[in-house]
Amino acid sequence: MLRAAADFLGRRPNATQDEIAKAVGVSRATLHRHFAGRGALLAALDDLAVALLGEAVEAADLDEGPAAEALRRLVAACEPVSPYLALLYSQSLDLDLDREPAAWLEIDARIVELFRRGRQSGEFGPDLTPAWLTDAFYSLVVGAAWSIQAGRTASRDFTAIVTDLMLHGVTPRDR
Amino acid sequence: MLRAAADFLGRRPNATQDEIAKAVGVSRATLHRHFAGRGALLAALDDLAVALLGEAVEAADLDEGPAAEALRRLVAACEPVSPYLALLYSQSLDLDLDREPAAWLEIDARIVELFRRGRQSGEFGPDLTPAWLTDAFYSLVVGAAWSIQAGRTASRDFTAIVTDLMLHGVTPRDR
DNA sequence: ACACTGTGAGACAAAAACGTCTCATGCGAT
DNA sequence: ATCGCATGAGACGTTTTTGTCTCACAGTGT
Repeated sequence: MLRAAADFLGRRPNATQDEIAKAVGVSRATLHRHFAGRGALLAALDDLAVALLGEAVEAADLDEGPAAEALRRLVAACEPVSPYLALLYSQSLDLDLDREPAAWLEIDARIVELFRRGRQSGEFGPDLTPAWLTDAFYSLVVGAAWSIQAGRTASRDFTAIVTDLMLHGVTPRDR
Repeated sequence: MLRAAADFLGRRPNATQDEIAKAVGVSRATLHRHFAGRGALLAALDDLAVALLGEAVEAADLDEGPAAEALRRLVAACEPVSPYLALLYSQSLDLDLDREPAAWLEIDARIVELFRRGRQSGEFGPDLTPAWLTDAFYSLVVGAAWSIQAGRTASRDFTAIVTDLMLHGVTPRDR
């Protein structure tokens, strides 16, 4: 139920409870029986989004092996939770980093650290900051989810398109 | 007035008319005098967003010179309108491409064409589709605007960070 | 057959947001 | 000094959305 709600709200941030209920496939009364109000629903979605993102980050073993491989694992792990990331984005791009839940800041810090260690080891270049790369990562994951949902990209390509773009950009690699 | 409204709504898609009016620096009554209702305000913002994006695309001369240089010009031209792009994104990621205004489809087609000609000329690799690269471009422009607004990135770096990431990714280039 | 649980539908009250209106104020032009 | 215009503030009506409640129904377990 929360998955369907996240999918829908990620695309329709202003949806009413009635619209969300229809999208999820239950009545508004039933939605209310499960979540004590719109605020409770949104809080549950946020919590789930952060929890699932945390699990994805954990599963990706960001500290292991080459940074490029870790990034690829991270992108793959984030594919199933990309609707939740889109939800986090669409509900409020007005993030106040000082007021975010600790779990989110922990996730963010670990991804920043991945880019930092890649840069330090020389695998990644010195020109782009870890903070920007982390934000770019979020943007591309959400953008890829959107592109797939819009039918402009095949869903099987998710991991490759995000990882290849982040690693190499559009310029062809020498072979 | 519309600029401030777009800035605010890009970050707070659910904002009320009262909140928008405060953010813009006028009273709700005055907002109403300028725009006949919430629907009219949102329509005006959408129209302005598409118009400004169209001007940016026009100014970038996407058909001239190397595709990489055209991309750099495009990113630079889009910096001032990135809040509007963020607004288009946040108001409805539920885009129905068949129902978009012709102006938007024209803009989208021209950016897709830039990536297509870059791929065809060999400047850009064959692995990433022009459609995905166009969506990635939108995502990174919005993500960069957000990163800057959040204070995680310096605003003077906007063009460089988006362009460098799209062209080369994080992998260091041989010098 | 009966009891229990969860649900949908719809009615209704409450709250939130929107739209409209009036009045006072400030500013600029004459 | 006066006039016209735009605005803010706040009141008030309207609409939308939310929250609550009741009743009927279906499914499941005993």
